[in-house]
Amino acid sequence: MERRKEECYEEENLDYVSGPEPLFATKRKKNKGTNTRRFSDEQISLLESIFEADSKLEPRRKVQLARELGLQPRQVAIWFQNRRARWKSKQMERDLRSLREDYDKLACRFESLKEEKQSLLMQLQKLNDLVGTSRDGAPTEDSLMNQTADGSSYKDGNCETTAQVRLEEELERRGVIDSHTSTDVGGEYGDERHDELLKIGQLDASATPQELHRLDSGSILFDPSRCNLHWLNFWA
DNA sequence: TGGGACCCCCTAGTTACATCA
DNA sequence: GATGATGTAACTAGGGGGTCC
Repeated sequence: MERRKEECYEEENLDYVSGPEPLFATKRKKNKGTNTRRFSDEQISLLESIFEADSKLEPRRKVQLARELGLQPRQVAIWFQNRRARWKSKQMERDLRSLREDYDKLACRFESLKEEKQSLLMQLQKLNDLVGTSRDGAPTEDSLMNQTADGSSYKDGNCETTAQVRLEEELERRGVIDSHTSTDVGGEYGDERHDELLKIGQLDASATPQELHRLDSGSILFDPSRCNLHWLNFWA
């Protein structure tokens, strides 16, 4: 390690800060008895205004500023070093506060999504119960699927579309589904609905935000326009 | 052209002192 | 007046980049 001028001064127990125009005491022991003097308001004010414009000093500017302030260039350099350290410390506090706020918002959002998920699961359970109880007396989905409009039964399920409509009508009559959202009869999303429902079944209340986001980001589960009868068919 | 010496500057952490509640 | 907390000028250690020989 190279020896700096300051170290040479320190070995002689001299205050290297003291130059041709010493501001403070000229000679002193290292640290012990340091003549620590706060800079004046005018000095601080000028230093602050320059720091605001640029947190680092050109060597020439440093000498010029030191002359203006009646300080040693090293004092100006040290002030800027300390000022940068203070700024960084404050900045870290600000960043920490900002991150904490973001975290709180996310945690809040997570809780609300968790509640929404629970609510949806309860709705699903109700739908399942309704479909299940319809087997006791009321026409079941199977029976609806196997009946024609005039009451005769389908032997081989060839009239699937008609049966589908009738099932929708039956569920609509019970207030289970909204007819405006049950237009997708083609089975386009059948497989993915099934997958999504399987996912729902696998997730519990301890699901992580990432897991919820994975489901949500597909825009399938919570998209009302795609909430159709096939969605129910796979659950039943 | 590589390398050592020197200088200057930086950051991060520490020390000593002044100030204030 | 004593004392602990806080702010800050000055310091140390370690490292990087530039220049000179």
